[in-house]
Amino acid sequence: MDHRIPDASDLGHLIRDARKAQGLTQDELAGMTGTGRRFISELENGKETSQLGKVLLVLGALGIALYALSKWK
Amino acid sequence: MDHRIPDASDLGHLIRDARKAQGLTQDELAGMTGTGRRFISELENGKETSQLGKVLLVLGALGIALYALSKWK
DNA sequence: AACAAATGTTCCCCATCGGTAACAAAACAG
DNA sequence: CTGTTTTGTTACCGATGGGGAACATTTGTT
Repeated sequence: MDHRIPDASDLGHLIRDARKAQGLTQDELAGMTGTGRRFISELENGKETSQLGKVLLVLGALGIALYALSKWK
Repeated sequence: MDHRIPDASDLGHLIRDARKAQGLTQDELAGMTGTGRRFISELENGKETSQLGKVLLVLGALGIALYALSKWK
């Protein structure tokens, strides 16, 4: 299924749902992505200042692909 | 058109292309999003540590919608 | 080639990210 | 209800994001 991501909290919810659907704890996801449990917790709660690269790492680890829809290219 | 965004540099290229297609300078885009020209420059060049919220602001200003494609929900 | 505009890059510097660890509060299982 | 697991939150702290401004470099125009 695909979800529009207008802001950080939408992404957070999506990540939380995907993680739970795969039976992972925040700790495990943090370990898989070389981040910390705190980062995952804050990300899932919609923190605006999470760093892009780490966010993409987490998405990748969860098998979530990101798409940009633009009229320009 | 839609583009897969596997990492920060892909997003950077996409943003640059969209900005140019709309005839905007980095300075103008920075102004529209309340960021700085330096932020835009680094973002377009694929900086991994750009902050999520500001990135989403820039995408919004350019009329680019983000979608997450997951098998889990 | 010459001038202008746009972008890249550096410096100064304050604010804050995020790792680890510890504790509190929730959510669950039996 | 009780013990356990998971998650939220805080403190500590080294590292760095990013704003503004100045300068260097590239790109574009004529």
